[in-house]
Amino acid sequence: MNIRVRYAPSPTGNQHIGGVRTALINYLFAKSMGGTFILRLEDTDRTRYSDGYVKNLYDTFHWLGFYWDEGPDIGGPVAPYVQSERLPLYRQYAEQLIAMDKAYYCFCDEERLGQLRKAQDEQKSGEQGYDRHCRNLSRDEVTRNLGEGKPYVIRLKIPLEGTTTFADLLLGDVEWKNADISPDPVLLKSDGFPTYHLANVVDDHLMNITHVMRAQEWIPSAPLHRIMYDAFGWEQPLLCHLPMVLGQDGHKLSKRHGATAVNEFRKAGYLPEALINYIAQLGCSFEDGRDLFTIDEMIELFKVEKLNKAPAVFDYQKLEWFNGQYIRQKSDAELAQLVKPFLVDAGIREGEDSAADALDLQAMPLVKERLKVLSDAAAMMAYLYRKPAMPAAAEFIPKKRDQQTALQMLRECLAVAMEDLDFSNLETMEEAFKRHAEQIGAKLGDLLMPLRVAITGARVSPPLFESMRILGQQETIERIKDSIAYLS
RNA sequence: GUCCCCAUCGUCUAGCGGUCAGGACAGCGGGUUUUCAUCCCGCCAACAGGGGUCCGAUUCCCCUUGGGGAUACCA
Repeated sequence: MNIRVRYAPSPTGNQHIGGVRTALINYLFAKSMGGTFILRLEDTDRTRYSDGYVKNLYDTFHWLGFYWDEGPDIGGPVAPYVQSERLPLYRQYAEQLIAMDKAYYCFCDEERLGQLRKAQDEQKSGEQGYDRHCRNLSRDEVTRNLGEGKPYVIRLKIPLEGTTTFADLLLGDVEWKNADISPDPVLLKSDGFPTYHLANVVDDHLMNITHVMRAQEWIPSAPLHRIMYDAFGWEQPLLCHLPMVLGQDGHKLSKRHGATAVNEFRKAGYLPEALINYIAQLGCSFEDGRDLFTIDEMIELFKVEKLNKAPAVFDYQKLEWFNGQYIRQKSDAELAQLVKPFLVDAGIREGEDSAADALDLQAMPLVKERLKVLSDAAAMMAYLYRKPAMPAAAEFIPKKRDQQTALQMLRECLAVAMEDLDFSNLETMEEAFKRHAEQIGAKLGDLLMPLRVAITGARVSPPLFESMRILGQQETIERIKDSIAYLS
């Protein structure tokens, strides 16, 4: 069997962790089985739709680096892949259901529905959902209403009794009492657009989708879809409900937990490899004893049986760790390229500047193992581009010493820096300072802390001697002199 | 409220009847070191509870509890 799976997002928001996780699992499953991964745009909600979200979708996946085999932008054998371009289809199938007495016209307006809901809320234990008011309208009444041009929706007739069962790859068979299924959900809205329920069933069938992998929040609509497949006489794709992704508080991951949109992580300086690697392991495991996987390795190792049923909490700290791992795997040249836009954004350098490119390349070894996210580079590297602002005098003072000592140490450092030192040679530079510390009977740390602050503007910084090598002798001397003047 | 799904360290997870319950992140302690970080070593830390089944349950079944999800002309 040729496996065909789809990711079917609705362009009503930016791509977020949960959606991308679903897409990734679908992708891994398809590729591990030699199957096809399809993108379908479910743009049937016209009130929340925006072009910007479609653009965000494409941007996000280009950036992430895994892509669909068929989709709106690249076409495919069952095009179109955008639901708004398939409109006549849905009406046709909705009407077919009516003809089969599996669906019906409903003329209830929002006002009546609103009152109904309100009444239900008040009498807490009572019925929930639509009261099936129009389910048994006479044929005449329907014809009259239609003739008058009354707005209507088409609703699915859920059987009042009996049960419906669907098969889930992960959960096994799940049985529902029909009485517990959402009472007669809308299939075709009054604006002529289908709801998710109708469109997803029609398209999954027409697009020959074999497996539907989606989050567990969709479980309650599975039996309802099953009823439609049965009505049409179609085979239902095999379902696989994925565990949900939760925030630290145990609720569905959302904005209030922090960044959730992929572009936010991108802007914060996360690497796609890290995001993909981390996200894939939410509710899924690959192999014991290893944490880092390329996407190809994940394809190789992916097994449905290794999916988890329980929801997973999204851990920002662990993602950060993955990011650090991938940053450290980069070559200096690669990392310099990655960091560049963040430096430009921070106003530290221009985009077109070969001298700056060279400086960045030199600086990468100093920051590589210190970066958690790429955006950290801006604050970390600023002192290499320009003299840092003078920190408070106290910053210069080594532990358990005073300002006089700091000043003295700086003078000693200045003397060393002004010697005939080879600033391109780390070892001799380091040796010179060590020797000098011994000569004057000072602790190396006491000698170097004021120097570090003079050079980098902070007590915590990238390596000192490497920094001085990049800055050069003249700049080093200037910064020491400035600090001496400042402290005097 | 009702229905459905779920349940191993704080978090992500390994485990598919017999294990000192393993790994990773975080935390803590130590080492390397001119700061920070990286790296290395160590420590802390879990089978929700109660019944069964079985010679033997983390593992299989049931109940309780807990958590989550769904109850829209949103997906």
